Amino acid sequence: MATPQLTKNQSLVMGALAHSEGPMSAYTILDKLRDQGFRAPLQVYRALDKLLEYGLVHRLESLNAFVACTCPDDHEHDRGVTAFTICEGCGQVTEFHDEAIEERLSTLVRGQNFKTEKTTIEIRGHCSSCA
Amino acid sequence: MATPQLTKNQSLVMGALAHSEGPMSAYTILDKLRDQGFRAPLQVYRALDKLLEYGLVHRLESLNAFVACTCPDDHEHDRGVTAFTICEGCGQVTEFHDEAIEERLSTLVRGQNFKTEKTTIEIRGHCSSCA
DNA sequence: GCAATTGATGTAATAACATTACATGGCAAT
DNA sequence: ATTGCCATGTAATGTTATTACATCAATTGC
Repeated sequence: MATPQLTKNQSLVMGALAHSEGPMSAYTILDKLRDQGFRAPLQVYRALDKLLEYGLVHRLESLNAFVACTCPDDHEHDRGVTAFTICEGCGQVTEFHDEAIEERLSTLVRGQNFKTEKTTIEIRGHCSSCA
Repeated sequence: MATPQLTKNQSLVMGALAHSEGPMSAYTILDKLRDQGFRAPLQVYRALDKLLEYGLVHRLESLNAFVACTCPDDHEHDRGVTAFTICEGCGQVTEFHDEAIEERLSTLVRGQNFKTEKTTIEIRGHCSSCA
């Protein structure tokens, strides 16, 4: 699916995430956008739902937080599995992709006759600066 | 670390999870244990913290829920990465381990000079029965 | 024996994250 | 102009997790 033009709220949330150093919770985003007229969590969650759907944003399950996708290229075709390292020290999040892992997981779940819809890979630890 | 004798609350929580079909949220566990004297979430969370530490229980980040570990053998030595398939249809959770993925992830994060402490792999989708 | 320490527990309150329900407004297609 | 669709606004509520503080029991060292 081609990414459609973002609505006002979607653009504001996308902008907040894109300019952020690291991940933000929905409520942190809400606070950042109070000055632009945001009043309720739902405004943020609705925008996030769409941005997730378009692949412009990722949800970090282990943090209950969201980050802008850092893929340089287009988000339109399926990017396969996305994985993250998350530093407990500085909060830095690094997104990466790997075909080998993708294929290995694919093989393993096929053995269960399991049909994958979404894969979460999150590695918590310490980055080189915070070791 | 050897698993110590479980306390009363830890045993009750462990029992609830072990006898459950699938994952349970902390509050669901609380409700199950009201008759045994549980009154507050903290009683559950404290027990879960210890059970997670001992490796007897896993936390499913994408569900905010907990499952008993299904490894048949001892939990005492490091089991490496644990991964799960989670069926959206029936809620069934299957735990699995794979050395190849472990090694590949290890290689990838070493390239970032990242020191892994905990790895989360959760695959949401549909199991063979619910496809 | 007995203070000091440690770890488990109990209770209440609150914080943090997410959704449901319902009403409104804009805009395109017919 | 009516209909349908989608984005939005607002309030209330539901769900998950933590902080703060008090108590109790077992152990250790003196």
